[in-house]
Amino acid sequence: MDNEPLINAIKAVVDMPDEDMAMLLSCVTRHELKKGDAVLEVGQVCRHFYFVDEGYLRTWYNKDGIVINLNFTFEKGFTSNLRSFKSRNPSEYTIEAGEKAIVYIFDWDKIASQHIDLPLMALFVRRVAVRLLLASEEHSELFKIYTPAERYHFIERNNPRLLQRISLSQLASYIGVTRETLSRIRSKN
Amino acid sequence: MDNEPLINAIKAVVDMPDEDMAMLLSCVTRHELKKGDAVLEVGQVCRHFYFVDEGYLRTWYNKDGIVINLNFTFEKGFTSNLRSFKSRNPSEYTIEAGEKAIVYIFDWDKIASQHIDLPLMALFVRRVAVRLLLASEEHSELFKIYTPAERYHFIERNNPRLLQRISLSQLASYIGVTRETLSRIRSKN
DNA sequence: AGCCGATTGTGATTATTGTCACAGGTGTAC
DNA sequence: GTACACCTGTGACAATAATCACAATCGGCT
Repeated sequence: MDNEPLINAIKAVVDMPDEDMAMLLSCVTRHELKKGDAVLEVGQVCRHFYFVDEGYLRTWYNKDGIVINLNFTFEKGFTSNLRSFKSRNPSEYTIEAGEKAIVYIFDWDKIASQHIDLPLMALFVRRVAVRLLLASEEHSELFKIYTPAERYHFIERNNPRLLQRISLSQLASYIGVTRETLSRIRSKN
Repeated sequence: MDNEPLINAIKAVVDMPDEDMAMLLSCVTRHELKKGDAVLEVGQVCRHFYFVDEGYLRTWYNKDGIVINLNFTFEKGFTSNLRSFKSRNPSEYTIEAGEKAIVYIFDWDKIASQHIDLPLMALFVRRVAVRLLLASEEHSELFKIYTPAERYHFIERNNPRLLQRISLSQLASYIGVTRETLSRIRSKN
């Protein structure tokens, strides 16, 4: 595998020796996705987590036929559906490529059954999980605390990459407004 | 300590032998709180997590002089500010007794420094943390997916205890509306 | 019971956001 | 280039929620 970015990202979470790294990598597969290809579909139980090497993954929810975006994960980021994984219930979300993408898929069950006795492996999995949950909590606080316009300006300041990479229409549901409202928020400079 | 409820709650998370339990309890202190007494104040770094034995804890945020309630934790529940704890940044939230309360405070640093080598202790801490984050995520989905009226009815069905214990005024900001709007939602039976 | 403060309900008005409709712009495939 | 699909901006109007004001109710407390 040509997987330098993956190895560096793993080491940034837990700096493990080559031996452990090799075992971890044996539970990972590389996938090239076209826009719209899903790594997790509604109704499936989530058994993996995902690392984005190129492109981005979009997590979305279908509410009465309307798409609501819950998350965008860009290069060097991890994502998953932890709730589905933990509860073993079917996912209510789809996770798919928002554009042409290269992702690495970690097989959680395989890691658990083969290597969870390795302390660094357990630590890695735990840290990724906590990161995902803290990131999710952060996004959710946008909704609990801020108005739509405040949410947009918060993203402008703290996550401008989103504005560069995601179309206004996609961003609107992530912020929790219609695309028209977001367009008007934006036009008031 | 007269701490049966505490011990039972711990065992419900991880059923540990008496030895481990004794070590864990050595990191816990019991506190009787009056309404309004805080266990975590804005500006402090969170170094504890809290178990509610009687009464309830309320987590709130001050936005331009307006109080926004983010969480209510009742009997047999755990709470904390995980973000502040993980990042070692000052808390933006206050956690205080919403009524006369008895809470047990877990000293996270003490557990980490003295007992984290015990697998069951590490497991306990991890499970509590994941529970808190999943609960927070669940609350946030209310905001991402539902309208104010739908949020109220969701709570009616899934968390009616809130409606019995929390005043309308306190509940309003938790649901993300003014107290007037919540009153009107409610009056439409 | 009667008082007092806190909480809740409700009307009138304003502000915000959603819905619908359509025009213009951009990029890609043929 | 042309056609077409997709995205963005904007106006008109409707729906929803916030704000302000005040009346009614509820809950301790003496």
